[in-house]
Amino acid sequence: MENLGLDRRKAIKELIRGHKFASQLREAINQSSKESGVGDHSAVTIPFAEDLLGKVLRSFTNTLLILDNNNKNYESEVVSQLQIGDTSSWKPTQSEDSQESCKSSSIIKERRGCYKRRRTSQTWEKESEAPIEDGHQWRKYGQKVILHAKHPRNYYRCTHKPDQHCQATKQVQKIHDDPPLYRTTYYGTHTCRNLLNPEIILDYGCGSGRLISFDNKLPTKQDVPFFSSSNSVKKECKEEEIQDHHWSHHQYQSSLCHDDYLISDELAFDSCGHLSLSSPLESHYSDVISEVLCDSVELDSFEPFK
DNA sequence: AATATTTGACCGAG
DNA sequence: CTCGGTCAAATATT
Repeated sequence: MENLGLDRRKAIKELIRGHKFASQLREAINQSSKESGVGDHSAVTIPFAEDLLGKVLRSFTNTLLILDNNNKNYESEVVSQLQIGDTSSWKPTQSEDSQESCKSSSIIKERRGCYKRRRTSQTWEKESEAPIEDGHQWRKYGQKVILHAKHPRNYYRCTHKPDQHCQATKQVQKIHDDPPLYRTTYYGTHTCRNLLNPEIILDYGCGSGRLISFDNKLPTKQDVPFFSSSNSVKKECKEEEIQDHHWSHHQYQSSLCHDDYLISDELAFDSCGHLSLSSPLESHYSDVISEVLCDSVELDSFEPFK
């Protein structure tokens, strides 16, 4: 047990180093992208490199989280050294104003609950050649044929809406299919705090698996889009398959490349690409991390055009 | 069994 | 009325 803890600590240290290097590389790329012109090759190279870097960083971070989850001893050490960058290519769209009014007067809503429109503080839009695997768990709750649109629009809400009252929703719609193109629009931000889902089993070879859980919630049977994010990718693909009957080779490849997990792409960081995790609350390390990684990053205060 | 998806009805806005 | 977002019963999946 003691050795295991030591080894883990070493591993964590190493990961922190790697994470730091990746961050530095990332910053270097940022610099060069600022200095170089607009129309040159960097327009292609940089995004690609950034994407890769983002994945590297996320991978590091995820591993750190996992390794450190049951190891509160070094938490301040880890936290203080962690810096997370992001290669988010999210572009903010209009921030729709809320309209939560729900006909206060007595209406007959006998049959169903009140259909309040979501007060969505933030809206994010992203287009991709494959349905986005963003690390969150989504539950489909509707599908609509949209006027003048070739493909139906799919509606998803956060799986943790019932238990955690998470208000995040998203809409996914295929908007083109020669080169397949999907538009995903996110509404609201996640307030749920278990991106690290309660079912990640870390088998250290000692027979019994370990559970990473932020809330001791019992594992459920649902798939966890974490290391095997292909799970939910597959799910999201499946529905398109049903609707459109052609999940092209290209799409499939893309989905295989979607190794993003855990840390949502909707993380918005400042222009320097940094978000310091240096507030080691003594209480719950994992809570702190999940907050930072997941929903915190106050999208509300995010200024895209700084 | 619990959980997720499908799908038509329902609702509010315009 | 139409349109699109949501609900929820039926159905499928695990």
